[in-house]
Amino acid sequence: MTGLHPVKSQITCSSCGLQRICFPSGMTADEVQRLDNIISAQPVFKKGEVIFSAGEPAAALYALKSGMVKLFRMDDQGNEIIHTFYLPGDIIGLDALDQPVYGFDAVALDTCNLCRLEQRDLEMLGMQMPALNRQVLQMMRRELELERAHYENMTHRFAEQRVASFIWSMAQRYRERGYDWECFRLPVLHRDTATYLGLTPETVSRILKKFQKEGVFTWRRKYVEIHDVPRLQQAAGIAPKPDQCPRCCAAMG
Amino acid sequence: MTGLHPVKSQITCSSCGLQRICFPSGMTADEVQRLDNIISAQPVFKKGEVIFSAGEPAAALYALKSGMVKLFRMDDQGNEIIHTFYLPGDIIGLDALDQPVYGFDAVALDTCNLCRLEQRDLEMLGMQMPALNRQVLQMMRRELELERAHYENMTHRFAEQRVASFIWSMAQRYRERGYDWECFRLPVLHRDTATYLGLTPETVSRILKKFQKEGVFTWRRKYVEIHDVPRLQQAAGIAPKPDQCPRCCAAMG
DNA sequence: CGTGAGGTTGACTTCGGTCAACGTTTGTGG
DNA sequence: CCACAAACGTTGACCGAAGTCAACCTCACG
Repeated sequence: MTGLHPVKSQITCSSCGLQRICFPSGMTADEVQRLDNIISAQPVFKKGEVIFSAGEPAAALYALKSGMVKLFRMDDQGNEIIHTFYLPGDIIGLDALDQPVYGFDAVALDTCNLCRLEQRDLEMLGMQMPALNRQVLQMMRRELELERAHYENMTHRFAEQRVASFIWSMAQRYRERGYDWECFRLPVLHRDTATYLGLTPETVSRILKKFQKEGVFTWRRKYVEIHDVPRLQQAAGIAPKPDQCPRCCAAMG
Repeated sequence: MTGLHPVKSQITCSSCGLQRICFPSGMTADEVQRLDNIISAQPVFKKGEVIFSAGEPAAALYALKSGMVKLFRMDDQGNEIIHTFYLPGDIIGLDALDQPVYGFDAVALDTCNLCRLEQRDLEMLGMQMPALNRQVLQMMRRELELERAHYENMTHRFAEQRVASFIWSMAQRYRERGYDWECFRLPVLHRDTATYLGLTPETVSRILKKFQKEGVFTWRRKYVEIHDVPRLQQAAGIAPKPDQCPRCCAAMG
């Protein structure tokens, strides 16, 4: 957390994910101030509330300050297809940039604090700060990379690996953000987990029980506790590579 | 071909996919000329040749003028995971923009004509033509949307629907580009199709045989011929017919 | 407390993978 | 231009991972 930001101030959004767009490009204090003046709306959504939904005019981006959000759309039979879960620090709605309407539904999984940034303001900012455009492109690229990783996970692995991999990637994302990653809150229904992983709740339930029995990790009452990191990595099919994660690190600057 | 382009000249790349980035924003003749001066490299790759591979420095974008390209990477067991097939008019390598190295392998499926555009030249162009940046972002967004559609197709549908949907989407992409879409060349191995669809060659073979027997379409010796559009759409889940899909009926109840 | 959404468990089913054997194309060198 | 090998594709018998169905549990919340 410390030393990452060229400018530190008591501004509105110093803790929200928009800094991930703006700070890496080295904003001046003046630019930060301008950004803060623009990001005035800081809505709060409670569990189950809709942030935006597919088909409505795509007006804004949201930076998630706290809480968790799922992004999904309905298939032709009315089933949810969940594409992503967003964690604090993530930007929501990037894929609707320059689009007439949103393509997905975004729903709060628990109480969420957000920052709202109008698309037209972002566009304005982009003209004043060319480096910002590159950052937006990078975030988009990262979103594509995450989706591809998820796709690979879903299509070329067994159910058990998918579940292990899901827990592992959540832990990693919390770690990247400086939170405790061996014991963290995960306010996702098992049913949503199943949907996200292309499985049924029954299968997820059976697999979670197995991991618990084997002492790898537990997930009870919204809390995940990892007990055996190597076994979890192995179950998730993480290559026994020595140290770092090339892509993520590059993306974060 | 006709009437599509605001500027028509005997320039190098009037037929390559870079126009999809540039023309929609309304380039002037001067700008087109500048673009053409930059895009001088027009390499040809033969079947099986590597355009770029994961890990090597990401230097350029490629616009596919003719032929077909697959984008993939290896999983930890050395299996290919195919993410996309590129058709004439597509831009390849967008996801490596501003990245140190490519994240995927791109291989020619048959003889391919490409235009090569250095990343640093694109960056330069972007500074001179701000609208270009927006176009790049749009192409990226489109790539994300395609990946998500593919993900949905893979994870929430039966093998038969996946195959039908694959053929249908290929037909649509040819149609968009103004080619014959009811009878087209598809130089993709059945094995690669299986990999792309998360299936085995045996399963693909059985399903193709079934579609052929039912007179929906044939795919023999690199050529696809669609005989019954409504049935194909239905099989692909484009135009859902309740009476033909037992599971859906139950679900819709 | 009672109620209902969410979670668990077991018996059974099935889609699609695996294995093995056999056709059919394709491409290369004589 | 043919011969032959290697790559690609097809077919059938069998199997197993995960879905389905149904019953039951348990926990949060009014």
